[in-house]
Amino acid sequence: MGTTTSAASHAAAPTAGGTALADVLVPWFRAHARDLPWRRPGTTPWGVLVSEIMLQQTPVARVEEPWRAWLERWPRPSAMAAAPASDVLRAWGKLGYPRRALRLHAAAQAIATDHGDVVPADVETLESLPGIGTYTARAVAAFAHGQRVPVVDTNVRRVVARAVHGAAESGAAAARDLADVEVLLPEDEADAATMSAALMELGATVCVARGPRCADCPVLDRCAWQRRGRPAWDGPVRKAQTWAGTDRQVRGRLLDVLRGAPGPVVAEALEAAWRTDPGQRARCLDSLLVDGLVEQLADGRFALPGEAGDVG
DNA sequence: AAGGCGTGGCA
DNA sequence: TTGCCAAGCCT
Repeated sequence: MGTTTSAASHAAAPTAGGTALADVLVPWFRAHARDLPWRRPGTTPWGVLVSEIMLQQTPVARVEEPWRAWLERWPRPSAMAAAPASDVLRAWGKLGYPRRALRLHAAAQAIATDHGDVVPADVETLESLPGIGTYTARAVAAFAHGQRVPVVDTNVRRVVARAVHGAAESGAAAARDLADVEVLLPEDEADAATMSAALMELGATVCVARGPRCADCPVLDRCAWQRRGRPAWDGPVRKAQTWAGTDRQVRGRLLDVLRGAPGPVVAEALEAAWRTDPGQRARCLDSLLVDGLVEQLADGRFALPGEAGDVG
């Protein structure tokens, strides 16, 4: 049984023949964590929530500037709730997946009206808000409110797949993932949140998807994948996402026209955005209307939601 | 429960 | 160049 002199002396049971993963990763994180703006002292739970939404499927480097601008413009949920959705979508710019912006706007309205303008700390309550799922709810609970809950994203699943299960990749997300990570968390609340951040950081900077930098890994000597000789992934290969000519590309073009315009636009302006296939263009415009990302006015023109002052 | 949903950087 | 990928969510 390995006793330890680290701060995480009440960590989860050590693995056979060594200290717990947290005893290594928590100090490693304190020494090597990137200085990201939403990690700085004084970041509010609202700031953490905004960062988590922006970071969904989006690289850190692209999020830093928009995040700063958003928190300055809308420092509290009620501030964003008071803005029209069109302002939020324009501020979202080209971050991608604009439904995230729409859902964040709706979440801000729910927080402002139902939760006293305070970002909830309870995982279940967080998960009830639009755009907040399994990962984001726990990330906010842990990083904004210091709770001891497993935070499992793609980085954490990859680190656990390798270090614990000895597999090159993690495969599809499973219900088991939360329990897998929970047992790795130290008992201490603050240390547990740091451990979650450390697992994510390790996956983002060292134990990366392609070309892992094992020589720099703080847990190399206890990595099951390493121990097994780093076998190649033998599970199902994930399908490559297509792009050129897809509805996603067309929707992006249409929305880009509306973001760039000062107000409502005529139908011809949208037709010019995609002449390749008028049928596809019409179908995509319809799907944007269904999603609430676009509105059609009584005069036939199209606009971002709330732009004409008909909402909120 | 697979598949749809933006965008841009990098190897 | 082209394919892969980056702190998911929703249906």
